[in-house]
Amino acid sequence: MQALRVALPLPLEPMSYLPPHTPQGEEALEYRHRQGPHSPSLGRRVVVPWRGELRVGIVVGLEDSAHKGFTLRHAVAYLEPYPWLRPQDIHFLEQAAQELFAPLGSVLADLLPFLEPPLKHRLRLLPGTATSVLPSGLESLAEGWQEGRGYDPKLLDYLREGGVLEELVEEQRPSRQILVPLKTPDTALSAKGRLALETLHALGRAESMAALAQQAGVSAGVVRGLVEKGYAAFQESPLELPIGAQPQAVPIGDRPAVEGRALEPLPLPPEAQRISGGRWLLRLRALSGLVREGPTLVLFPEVAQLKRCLPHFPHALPFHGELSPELRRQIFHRIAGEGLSPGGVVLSTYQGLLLPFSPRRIVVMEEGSDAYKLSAGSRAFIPYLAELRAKLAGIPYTTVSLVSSLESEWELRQGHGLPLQPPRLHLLDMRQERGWPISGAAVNLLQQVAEKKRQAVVLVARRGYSALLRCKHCDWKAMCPDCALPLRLHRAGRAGRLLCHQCGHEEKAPPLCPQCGSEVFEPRGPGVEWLLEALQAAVPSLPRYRYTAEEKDRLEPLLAGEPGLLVGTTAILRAPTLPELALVLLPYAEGFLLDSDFRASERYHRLLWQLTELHPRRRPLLALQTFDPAHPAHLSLQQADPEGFLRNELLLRRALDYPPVQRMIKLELSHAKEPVARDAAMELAEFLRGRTRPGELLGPAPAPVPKVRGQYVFHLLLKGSTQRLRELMQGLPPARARLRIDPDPHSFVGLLED
DNA sequence: AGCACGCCGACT
DNA sequence: GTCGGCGTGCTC
Repeated sequence: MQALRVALPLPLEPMSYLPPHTPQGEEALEYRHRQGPHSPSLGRRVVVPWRGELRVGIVVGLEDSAHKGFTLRHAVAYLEPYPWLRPQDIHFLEQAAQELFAPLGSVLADLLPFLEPPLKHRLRLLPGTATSVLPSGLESLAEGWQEGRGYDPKLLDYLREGGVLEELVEEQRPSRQILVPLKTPDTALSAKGRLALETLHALGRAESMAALAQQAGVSAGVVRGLVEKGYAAFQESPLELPIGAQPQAVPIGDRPAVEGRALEPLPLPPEAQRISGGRWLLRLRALSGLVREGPTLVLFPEVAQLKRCLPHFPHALPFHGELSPELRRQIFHRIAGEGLSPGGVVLSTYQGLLLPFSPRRIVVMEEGSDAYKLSAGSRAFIPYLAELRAKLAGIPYTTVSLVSSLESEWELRQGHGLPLQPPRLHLLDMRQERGWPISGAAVNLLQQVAEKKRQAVVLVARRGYSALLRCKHCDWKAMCPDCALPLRLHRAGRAGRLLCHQCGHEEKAPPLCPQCGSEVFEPRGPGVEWLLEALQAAVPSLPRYRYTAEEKDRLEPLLAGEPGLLVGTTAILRAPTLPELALVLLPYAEGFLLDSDFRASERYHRLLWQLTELHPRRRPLLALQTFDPAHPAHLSLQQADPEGFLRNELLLRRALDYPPVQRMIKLELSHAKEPVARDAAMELAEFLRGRTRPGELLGPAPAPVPKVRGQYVFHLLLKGSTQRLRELMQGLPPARARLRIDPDPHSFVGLLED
């Protein structure tokens, strides 16, 4: 008998099930005739029993059930008659899992986190079944169809396995209630009621009674009255696709189609694969040129960037994690079931990679962004997957970035540089300047901003007050008890708290040094709070606004153009544009370079260039307080030559055989007991040494932060081609400590999440 | 991933 | 003597 291989959104390989008992229905047969001869179940969502409960997976293959040494269970039902994934999508999924050294289900869970809908579940005892077999609590099942909710899943599974349960499972389709007018206003209505009803007529509909009341400027009671008297009523309405939806706010300086002026497409040489440089709007014009050629999948590293782009592509379909899961499923239904073709463009985050349509090109925006590296699950680096999908589909893969990444066949892909001007850069050599953390020279710059009533961004690498707290007399440092990391000081002085940014450990800052009793502490490494304090003293006339991922002040006055300072971490890159931005100051530029990581320099370089684009049209002065003015990244800005920086960087990577010359895999072994983690790492290294050539295996070594959240961490690194790494990873013995695999690691600090 | 099963330390 | 820690194994 034929069995289904079902991938569940779990870190597992697919499981086998027998097809559902219930017939697949006329629709499915009809669908098959329409679609051609492929299997009617491949790629479909299917509900299966899983550990006594019901889960939703995707049929990714078919096999002969006789191969299994045990009795397979039956799937319960398909969720729809058409496949969510086509054979080529499934093939891509399988290849991706291989590349990532991850189970198929892990990749599925990452790319389709909205796969499993709430289920509508009805069931009854198979007619003719002796009711005496019913366990207590299930008697009502003999009386006919029942809602599945409320029954003990384990007991139900017992009946299911016994083959006496009949089940109907379907997706709980989203529906929302909208308020629509039924009658025109008449004299029986009060003035307020009339106003509310007229407003409803004008709007056509309202999301809720409260929303209409607010719109019309009447109380909720007035609207309730309209409904009670039959002037208006709630009506079920399907979710609507966001195609063509106009975002309300248009970013500063952008001139999108909303204003009636479409972005003028920039012609590009047809062979260009790696487009870089230019300014944001110029790159958007380049993108506009690319998407004109036909259906295109455009990937963004972050939703914030996608949304900034959206107003310029009013006919594009946005697809990202801020859309509700219902809406994302709806989009899949429309594309997979109804053959809706997102005609032109899909602008998406990584979740759009499995959309079952056939773009003629895949474009990855800002392919060097760290946001493309998923931090949990399969830990995929999305541009690799995009490139893989393009390769399998035989379509062009194009990147459009301010600064290219060294990854993904950098040298092999035909580059096309857009014109780039040297940004206005001012290097403050802190070996010579006086004043910390704001030098006298920086104070002068800030005072000019104040005088001209302009705005400035002050960017630091750390939130909190300082990166560490040290005793001035002995060498005592506040350390986290659970991590090999210094505690960060939050709020200076009496109220000071010490926090670990890795594990969240928190304690009071000690009044005296625990080691020598001294009262004098020295904070090191300025953070946002320290800067807020120093700026208050240096330029009291400029109001300060804090902006970090955790704490955002309201920016209305700044957005209205009033003078002020935006002080924060790199979260500022996602903040709205400051209209009067004149200065971007980094008081401690090296703070962004401290990661012990071979990519730190490339990352710093990209950050500096990104900062030159904080305003889409203006050219604010970029001032860096640095101890290393001759850093190659600074040179790249002065000479407007990021490609030169990358070429140089590539030479270094080549000398060390680092990516992109070779791929890398990090094996992370962790355990609460240090020797256990160490031995496990040694053991694994021993095994690998037997099959590697010199240079392919690095380590084992304690991780750069050797203890995180009470776990001791050891690393092993493998370097090689994809093919070679696959050979090396084959048949890895089980480790005696927790083993986590990071394909193409981007960070070496901290413990891998899951 | 989640969950059950199974074997060694501090305690009502 | 038990409760519970987490290390190991399994899920079709």
